[in-house]
Amino acid sequence: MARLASGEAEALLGSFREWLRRHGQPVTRQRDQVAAVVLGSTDHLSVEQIQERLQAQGATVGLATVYRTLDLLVQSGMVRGHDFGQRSRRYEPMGPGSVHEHLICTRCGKVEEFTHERLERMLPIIADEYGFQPDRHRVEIYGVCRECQRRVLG
Amino acid sequence: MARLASGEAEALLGSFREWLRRHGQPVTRQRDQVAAVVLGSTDHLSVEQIQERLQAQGATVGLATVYRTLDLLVQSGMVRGHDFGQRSRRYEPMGPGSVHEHLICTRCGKVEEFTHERLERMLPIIADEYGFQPDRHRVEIYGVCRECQRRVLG
DNA sequence: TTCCCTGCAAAGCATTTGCATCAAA
DNA sequence: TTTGATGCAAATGCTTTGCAGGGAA
Repeated sequence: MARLASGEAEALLGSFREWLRRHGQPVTRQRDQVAAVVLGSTDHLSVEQIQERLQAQGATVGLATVYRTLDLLVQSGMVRGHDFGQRSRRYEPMGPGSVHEHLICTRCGKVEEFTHERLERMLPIIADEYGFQPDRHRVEIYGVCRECQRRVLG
Repeated sequence: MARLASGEAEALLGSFREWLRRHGQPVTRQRDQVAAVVLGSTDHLSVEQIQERLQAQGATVGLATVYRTLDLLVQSGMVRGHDFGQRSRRYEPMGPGSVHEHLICTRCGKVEEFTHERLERMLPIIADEYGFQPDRHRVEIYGVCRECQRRVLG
């Protein structure tokens, strides 16, 4: 249950509130609570996990509202959604400069992050070569994590 | 509705039959028909499209069997499944040496392929650096394709 | 009052599963 | 003949939607 430096999470939450106002959207208690959970975590949360964390802190937010708020967070560019081939979608905060990609263990489902500057530079260039105006990308490497490799050998 | 060189599609179909036999799986009419459609296309087909093409050629295959056969095709390594964030999963044949990645247009949904040797070399190396035993990967660039860029300007 | 966000329940949809039947080996 | 693949329909599970109720301006 990793967390961002609390200052950073606060800043992201502030940006989301600002984004809502700029788009004529009310800042409600529920939106604030959902955003706080997602923006304050460094995990890749499922909607189920988000609900659990909300309940754990005594917040009551309907499932539909969680989905609707996640849409807003994704639209605002502050949250990224992923489909790692598991049952449900995962969400993670995308603070400024938090560009990264993922390593997914096909044994235990663990998701690890990595950054690679050269890779990030290459992809937009490749898109250009094909006349594509790149917006975002996704790099996922599937395999067996260190721990699961040991488990098999052991 | 692009197609592989017919000889290549035939060869892939033959390999699938062989794979089935080697795994003690019967080669049925339905499996053959589904495999022929998927292995004979260069598009990224949805299950719906696969059904349509089967019907167009007078083949009757139940929906459940299409899904079950796709599982086998994926297990055999001859077909790759994708989730491009559209309603349903897409499937494409993976003949030997057909390593490639995807450019997805967020306006019109078009999926284009690209290959990049250096990129393919990099990813397993990155995985190694993190102790991951890489198996496969997925690189997707989302953006606006050439045609949709024109459409907006026009 | 007016607007529209929220929450509940119902609906949607792609995918999976149970089971009787039928075809492959 | 035996086995298990197939097809239909029902079930599943995540996500979305309809709509009445409620809070804010």
